[in-house]
Amino acid sequence: MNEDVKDLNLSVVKAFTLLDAFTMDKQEWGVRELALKKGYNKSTTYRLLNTLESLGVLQKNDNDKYLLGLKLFELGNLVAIHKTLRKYSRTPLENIAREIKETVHFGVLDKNQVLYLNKTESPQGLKVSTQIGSYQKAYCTAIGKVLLAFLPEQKITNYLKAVSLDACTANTITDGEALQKELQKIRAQEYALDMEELELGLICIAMPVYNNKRQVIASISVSGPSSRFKLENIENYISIIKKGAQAIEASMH
Amino acid sequence: MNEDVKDLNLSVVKAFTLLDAFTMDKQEWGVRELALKKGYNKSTTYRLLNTLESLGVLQKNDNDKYLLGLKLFELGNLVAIHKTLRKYSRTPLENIAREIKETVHFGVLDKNQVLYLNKTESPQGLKVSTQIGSYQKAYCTAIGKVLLAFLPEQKITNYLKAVSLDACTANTITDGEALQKELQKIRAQEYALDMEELELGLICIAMPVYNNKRQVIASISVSGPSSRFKLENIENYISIIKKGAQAIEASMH
DNA sequence: AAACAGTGTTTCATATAATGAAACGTTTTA
DNA sequence: TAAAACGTTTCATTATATGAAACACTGTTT
Repeated sequence: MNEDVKDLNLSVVKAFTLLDAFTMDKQEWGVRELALKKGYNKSTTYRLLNTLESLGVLQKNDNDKYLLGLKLFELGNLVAIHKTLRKYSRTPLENIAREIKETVHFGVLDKNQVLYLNKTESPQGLKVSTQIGSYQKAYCTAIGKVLLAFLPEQKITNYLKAVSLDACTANTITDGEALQKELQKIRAQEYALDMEELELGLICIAMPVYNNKRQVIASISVSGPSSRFKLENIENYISIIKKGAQAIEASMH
Repeated sequence: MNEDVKDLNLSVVKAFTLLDAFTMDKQEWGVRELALKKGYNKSTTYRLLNTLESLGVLQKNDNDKYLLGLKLFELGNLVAIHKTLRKYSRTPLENIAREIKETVHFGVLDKNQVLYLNKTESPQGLKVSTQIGSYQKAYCTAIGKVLLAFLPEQKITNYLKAVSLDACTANTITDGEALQKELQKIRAQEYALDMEELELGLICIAMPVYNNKRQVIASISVSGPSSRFKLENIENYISIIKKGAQAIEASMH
């Protein structure tokens, strides 16, 4: 909305603002409700949606409601950045999931958040389910803490300045200095734990993935309910995840 | 450009027209070259690209060139339609690829073309490689012919009216009546062959995937070089593909 | 060292094209 | 039957996208 007054094309901004309303939780929108939600005029909204539909960016449901269209699927699959990472992470993630039988995630840091690039879901009924392409807070997830830990010091400082460490549960680290200490520990042990810091009952363990210059470029995490996730298994989990990380690293060299 | 004069928002149309220039073959664009390519004014192009960048739809390279951005990755992963199909096709496709050791594709019909929703690549060096989310002609691919064959008769007629059957190789079926006969044969035998009709040296075999109303909603194909693809194996391939198709069907019920 | 060709970027007067209140035509609900 | 919801169209208004030209910068060529 209130951008840097950078001479942007307002129609295009509006169009993508409308698209942002389409989420996992609300996949369909009618003209009026979307106009109301975004505070745009009915006519404007109608014409923008109409335009987006004619481009294949949206498509109409049976109910005359709009849905995200296949043009976005097409464009999304062309996004070059991280594409290689996604491709090479697939098999290793599946191997980890097969051994540990919990949901495995693969992500990178983008705009101070964790961006999930890939996943393999646990075969069990009770499991974590995250949307590929979605973002999550970095400071209270195992995967995010790994990615933060191996950032250059200046960038960690910037992160702490930019982000407010809100509590998600009673376990969330909400103090900057405490987080710094935690990151230091993670660098030393080369893995991170999330002990119900994002969500009660949810425990994760994450490890870094390196490029050939030994920079951390991504992270793998395993997530499961606290009822199944016993601390005595951690050593075992670590060696399995490590193997997966190395497989990804090898395929990129 | 010359749409149905449907009162579209031209800026939005232009924005997506610019995005269409980003393909697998050309992933980066500068302002001037893109303006030239699309016939837009430099300033207009500059501002549109700028707008798209500020939205995360594009991002800048080191060279000041633009690349498709993560916003599109995010949106692409939210496209609901066919998402279920993609999810449930993954494991069966991998099983087929493991047994046959050739590239396996999974697609649907969209706008008179085959839309590739998923794939598993052959482990062998010489292999077919298709872009997920990309489109291909239906009439000269095995997967496309299966999808056409099980369309309602009226829709087949419409297809033949709308599409011109251009020859891709000497084997391409370019005659409407001949294609009708071919589709009839495919319906009877429940599989389609592409005997180098799209590309010389490339042979494919495809079979339908049904929903619980016994309508064909998607198709699986196996593609390989004619040097490896022997006709005496077809019976074997068919039973393997069939098993995969049934696995997908079962998981959707 | 100077001129040149290539970028991306900014300016500003102009006219095009997006805008929104209101009216319209359907369908769904009361 | 009325009312309320929806998507859609109209049309005068003015806000906003436009493009030629100038600008700033970079790397290359003379």
